[in-house]
Amino acid sequence: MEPRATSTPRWVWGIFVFPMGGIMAEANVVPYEETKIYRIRHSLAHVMAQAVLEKFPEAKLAIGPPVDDGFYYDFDLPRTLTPEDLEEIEKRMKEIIKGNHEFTRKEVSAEEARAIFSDQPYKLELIDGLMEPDEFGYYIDENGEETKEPPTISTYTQDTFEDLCRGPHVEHTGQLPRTAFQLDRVSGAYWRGDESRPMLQRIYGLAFEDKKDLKAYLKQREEARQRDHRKLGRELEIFTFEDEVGPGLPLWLPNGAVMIEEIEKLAKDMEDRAGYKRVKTPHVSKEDLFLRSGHLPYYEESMYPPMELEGIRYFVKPMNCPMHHKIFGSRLRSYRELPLRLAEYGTCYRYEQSGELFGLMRVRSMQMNDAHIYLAEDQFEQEFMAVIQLYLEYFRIFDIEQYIMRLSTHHPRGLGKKYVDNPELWTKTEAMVRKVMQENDIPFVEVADEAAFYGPKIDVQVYSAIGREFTLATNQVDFSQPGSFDLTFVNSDGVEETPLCIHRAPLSTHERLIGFLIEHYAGKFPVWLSPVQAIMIPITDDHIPYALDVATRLREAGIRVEVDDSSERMGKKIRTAQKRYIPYMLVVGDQEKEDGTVALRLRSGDQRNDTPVDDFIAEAAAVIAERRYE
RNA sequence: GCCCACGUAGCUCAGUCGGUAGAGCACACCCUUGGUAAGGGUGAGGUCACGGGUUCAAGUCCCGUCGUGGGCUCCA
Repeated sequence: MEPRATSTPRWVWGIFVFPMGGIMAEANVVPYEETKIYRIRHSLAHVMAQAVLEKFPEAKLAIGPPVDDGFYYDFDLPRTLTPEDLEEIEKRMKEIIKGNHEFTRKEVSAEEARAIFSDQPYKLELIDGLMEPDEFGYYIDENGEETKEPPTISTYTQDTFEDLCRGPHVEHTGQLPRTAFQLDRVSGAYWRGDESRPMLQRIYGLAFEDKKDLKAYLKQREEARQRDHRKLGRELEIFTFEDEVGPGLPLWLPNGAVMIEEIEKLAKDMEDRAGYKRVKTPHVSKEDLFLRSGHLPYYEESMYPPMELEGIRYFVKPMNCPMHHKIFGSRLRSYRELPLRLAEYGTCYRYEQSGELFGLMRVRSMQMNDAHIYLAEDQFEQEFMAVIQLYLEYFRIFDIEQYIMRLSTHHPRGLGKKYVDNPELWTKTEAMVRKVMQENDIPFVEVADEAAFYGPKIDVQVYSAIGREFTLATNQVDFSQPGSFDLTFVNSDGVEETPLCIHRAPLSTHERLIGFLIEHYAGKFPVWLSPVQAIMIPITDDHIPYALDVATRLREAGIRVEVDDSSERMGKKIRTAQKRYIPYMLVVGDQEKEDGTVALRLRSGDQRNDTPVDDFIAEAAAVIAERRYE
């Protein structure tokens, strides 16, 4: 088997997760907050803040927590930081560390804290958050996290620097590794993550327990960049972006189109077996549809603006659901038809903010592996699980082992804004999903304030090569739209009932899935998904006719094959094919021509000479048909 | 959208103090007909992202626009 994306365990939201039987599970280990590396990173953030404050005495400090690979601290500074500033700050940090300054903790009252930080407006705001719960009963701690318990206010001091902080820290700066950290980059970040608040400057530092861990991390990061789908996508001619077309609007090249077609074939196979029916719907519709669906009130900022013709406003669809709802409602439905599963690879358009675009992973035009399942409430558990099982089957096919299922719930503060205003149904449907997941032993993490506007969902979170987190697949409950669309079915008592709806997209969008797969397989796709599956490499021009002959037989067997008839020598042809990660290289010369064989070279470098053409075809066809990874 | 950085040939990148552009790969043609990761030669290819400005002179300095990237916000 070829090497693929490494499956290293990692910290996510304070829990330690790792691949286990295809599912990320919570390990029985100490929480991040209690580890040595957490204290080191947290303490380094304080040391950095001291260095920054010495350099800019008028600096206003925000927050500075540890993260996955180090720490950051946000500052309001009189001017923009330069790379030279970072070097200087890092140098000063090393001096501070050498001083062996003790970290001392002090519990203080709110009044004392306000006095200590009287010239630090952000700290004063944090103290307010620690003291007084908001309207929903949450206190906000100094890392911006919500908590129900009123926290104890404490400060930590090292050398000349005192910071509002609950800790923990190392005992003294001498315990900080001077050679295992480095300031990494500076970026902008809104105060409190709120785009209406001031933009601060965030300095990120990398930090590990010792130097070799830092070096290993930097090396791994460099290797990850080699796997970046934006780089490989260009080199392997899968997609392109063109300025005149527009940002976030990918053009699929022939190789990418092959992959799309193979994925759709897979989806169709799976959905046929799972009882889905395929539908097709238009890309645009009248405004009325999206008013009724709730997209215009809740989602308009992500939609392309309307176009008006003959006094009627039309929108390009950001989701397929309203169209599918209209199909459900196009005639009277019986309970005998449920669950009714309508599937479509629908093309949607979302006006994502320009800064949010990211290669293929975040685009403005997308083809979704969408389906809407209409069902009675008592069918919910079974159907929701069937969808989860479908996900797991897909992940098995794609060798996806590193992911997290996330139950995304609403937050009371978003009711009537981000979320449909019906607290009872939120609570009820969230409990339903939680119960299904627990009863079926599917590990998940629960995160508030991440739901869709119409209901809770299970999101499957994955990571791009450079470590950015994305929702790949999603399985959503909708308790709102069926009612808005007056969707009903006649139950066994002859009474009309409103169905529930499940929105599901296990294969995400073509864009995000292929972007992810490029990185996941590092360009070495399974044979069935490879744009070119085999390449004929004639040793001299004399062997081209035989190569063409073999290619024809492969093509008749459904294998995508090319013939390299360039005037290069064989070594060069192999090198070129190797760089394209073509699974099968078939070298043919006098020997093979005479025997009716090929010299088979795999992209792993494995070599199988004298393979009869029929044997190769039989084997390759089986690998392709079974979608095996070889 | 916001903060910061970047934009030179299809790709990866040089280009000094401001003096009107270079390499490798890829591509085309010719020679070479070779047994498992780069054969040789010749050639074509650039309004230095776009638009202004400063200057005798701008790839180089300044401003704006567009695009890309690192983040923030947001998300399939």
